[in-house]
Amino acid sequence: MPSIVLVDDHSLLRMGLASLVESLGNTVLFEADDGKEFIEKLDGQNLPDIVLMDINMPEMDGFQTTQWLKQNHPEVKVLALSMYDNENSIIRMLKCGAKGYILKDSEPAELKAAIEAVMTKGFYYSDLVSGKLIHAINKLDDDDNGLKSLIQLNDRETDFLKYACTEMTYKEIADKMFVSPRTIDGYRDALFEKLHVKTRVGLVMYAIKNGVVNI
Amino acid sequence: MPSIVLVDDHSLLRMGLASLVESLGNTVLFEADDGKEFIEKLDGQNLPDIVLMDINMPEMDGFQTTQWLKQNHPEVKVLALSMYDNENSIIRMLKCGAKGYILKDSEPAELKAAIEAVMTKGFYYSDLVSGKLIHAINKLDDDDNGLKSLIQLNDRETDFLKYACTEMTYKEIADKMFVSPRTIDGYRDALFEKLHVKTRVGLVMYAIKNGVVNI
DNA sequence: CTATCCAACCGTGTTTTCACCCTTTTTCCA
DNA sequence: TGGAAAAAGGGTGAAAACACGGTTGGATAG
Repeated sequence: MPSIVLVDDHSLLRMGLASLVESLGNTVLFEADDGKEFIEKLDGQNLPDIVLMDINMPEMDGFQTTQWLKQNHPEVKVLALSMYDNENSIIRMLKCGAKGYILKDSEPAELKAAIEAVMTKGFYYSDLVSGKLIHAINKLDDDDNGLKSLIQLNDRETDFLKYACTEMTYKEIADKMFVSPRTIDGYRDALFEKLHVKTRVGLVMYAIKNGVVNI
Repeated sequence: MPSIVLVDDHSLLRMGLASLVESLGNTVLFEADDGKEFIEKLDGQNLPDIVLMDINMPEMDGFQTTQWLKQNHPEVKVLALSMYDNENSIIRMLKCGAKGYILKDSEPAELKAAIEAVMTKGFYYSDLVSGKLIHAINKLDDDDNGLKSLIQLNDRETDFLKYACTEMTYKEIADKMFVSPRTIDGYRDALFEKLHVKTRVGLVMYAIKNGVVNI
């Protein structure tokens, strides 16, 4: 009987998921609101088989938490749970060590299948995940620059991206971040390139789809 | 034993919610992905006591569906279920006839309380809802223009708002919508005023928070 | 030691966005 | 059916956003 831990900040979804997971014949060890609380509740003795991990969370997000698990308890398998099917989120999450990736609007049958697959085979790669991976591989050929196209933002860029989702002008953002407006220009241009967008609206849409800002 | 119907496009959340709702001692009559499917499944004979209704759905959203219920089956009580605590969504939903409004990240205890309140008193107004209502009332005084501050967009404005969430320039949007760029200017300025924003980023954030665009 | 990489910074010029104030056409209703 | 209100189109100028090419200073590796 697989033991499972749920990590998600939406408590109705989480508790509902708990009932569902139990009705599928699993044990729910405990639940947590975010990565921070999850790590606090982990006593190191009573480790679950699987963690159903949301990606977008307030305190410590799914990427960080999954990475922490990979380093500290690699035998615990993470099944990522997300609202969106961003190619980039999927790849980042798998890179962080997740064994599978399912959407919140998928069928319970898929959740069941994923749990069983992770328990028996150690992983669950749905058609969605495989498809996105194939697509990513093809893109690598296009860019012919190795694995570089995996998008990773540094702290300053992330901060800037958050500010870009407000009604501040770039000048105001520069003041907030204690840098020159020219530097902000640089951040913006770098992000335009990295994220393959052309305008500030593109930045905003990316930030939202990838949970950089909490709406 | 209250009979309940769930309407939400996220099927994991929905099914999980189903388990939870049943564990609270209620019957789940059926579930639906969106308003359209819900209406199709309603046979008119076997009406539920309560509908747990998501707001943002692809086919027919929570506002429309609630309004339809108010006209066709006013005895069925709607409990709105939303990701966000927008003042405007809350007020619109209540105006459409909802008897309560709870967030997806609230505790199961609140869901239980809401269901019980709706069954016994006929409504459930949480502190969140009351607070937002009070705030709205105060705003009415500020604007001293009756109930006008309830935001309603017409079709053209909604279309424009969707385009504003892309990387198109206003000129390109004008072409797409077969109007002059000046007219687009007009739509934009009207929305700036209605939505109390100053920039295109403000428009985008509003559109997303209110489910005008599906991300 | 020096080559080079990177982050921050700078200048200039173009395009887009936004503010403000205006005219014409359509709608609609008292 | 006259007239108010709403929708559409318009002009101008300032501000902001975007493109592009360049400089500086510090870290790091060969």
